Amino acid sequence: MDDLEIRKAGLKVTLPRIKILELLREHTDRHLSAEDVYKLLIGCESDVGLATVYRVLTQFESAGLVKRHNFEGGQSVFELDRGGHHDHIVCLDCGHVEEFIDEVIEKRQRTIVKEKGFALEKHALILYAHCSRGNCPNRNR
Amino acid sequence: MDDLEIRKAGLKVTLPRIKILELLREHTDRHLSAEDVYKLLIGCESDVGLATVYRVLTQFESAGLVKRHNFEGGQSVFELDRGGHHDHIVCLDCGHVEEFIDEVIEKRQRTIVKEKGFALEKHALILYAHCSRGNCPNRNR
DNA sequence: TGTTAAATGCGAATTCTTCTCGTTTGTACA
DNA sequence: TGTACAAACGAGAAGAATTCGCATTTAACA
Repeated sequence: MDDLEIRKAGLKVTLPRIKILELLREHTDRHLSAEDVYKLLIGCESDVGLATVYRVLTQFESAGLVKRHNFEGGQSVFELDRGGHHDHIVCLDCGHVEEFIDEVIEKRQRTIVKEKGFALEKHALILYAHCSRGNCPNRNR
Repeated sequence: MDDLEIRKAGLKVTLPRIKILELLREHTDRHLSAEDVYKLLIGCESDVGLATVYRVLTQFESAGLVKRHNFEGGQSVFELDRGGHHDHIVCLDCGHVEEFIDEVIEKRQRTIVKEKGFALEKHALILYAHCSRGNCPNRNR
């Protein structure tokens, strides 16, 4: 149940929070922007303000429930954090997101950083590509 | 000379453009935001407007003279494009930027994308780390 | 069920970036 | 070398994404 995760994060279990978590669970193929979440909420009775959406997403991020990514396009997008790091392939046409993790790349990164005398904190690897799904072409995100 | 590159890009050779190109040449250790460029220009007599800085940087980008990156922090940063792709290590403390290119990683990326049935267009790999330069700690960008 | 701190919604404020428009300035060509 | 004209400029308004401030509502827990 959603309640538990929110409670575990030390947050009150409120309708906006439950709804937002629910939405993120339903949309795993395409990461959602705050605006996206807001619009989806409007479309389903719940009357949640945009400021609340931003607030909740940011809190969820701090709590480790969601991850924020800065793909191209200026606005942040969010995805459920189901633990475990992964990188992304993003379709430039339809916004479809595919996850992947590659140990060869991960290892090389650590090596490179160490060689340069840095201490790796985190990384962002995004492959921008064109996917080949039937419903894709031109459905510009 | 700066003039040539600007001219070759099909742009008029104006003072703002010359100055901005000059600045980018002088700051290769740390990518500059439009704001950074604007402030540096103020600090050296030239009276260039912020709008012009954005305009010129965007034009330079289209012309292939500079590259725009979206590191963390919300604002775009720019670097001279000396041809040849590379990825970045960014110091979270001082903003220092180190470039690198790793063929192992490049190759793996192509393989992964192909396996998933995508056509790779471009990618962004940024390693966020802590550097160990003397003047670094806490000089929060 | 009442109290209280936390959360919400709204609109105003910020921040980064782009646009508009009247003025200035390279550039080509006489 | 002067002139005409499109291109470029500066300043401030406008726009997009995000955050803030505050009065009101609500979940939590006694």
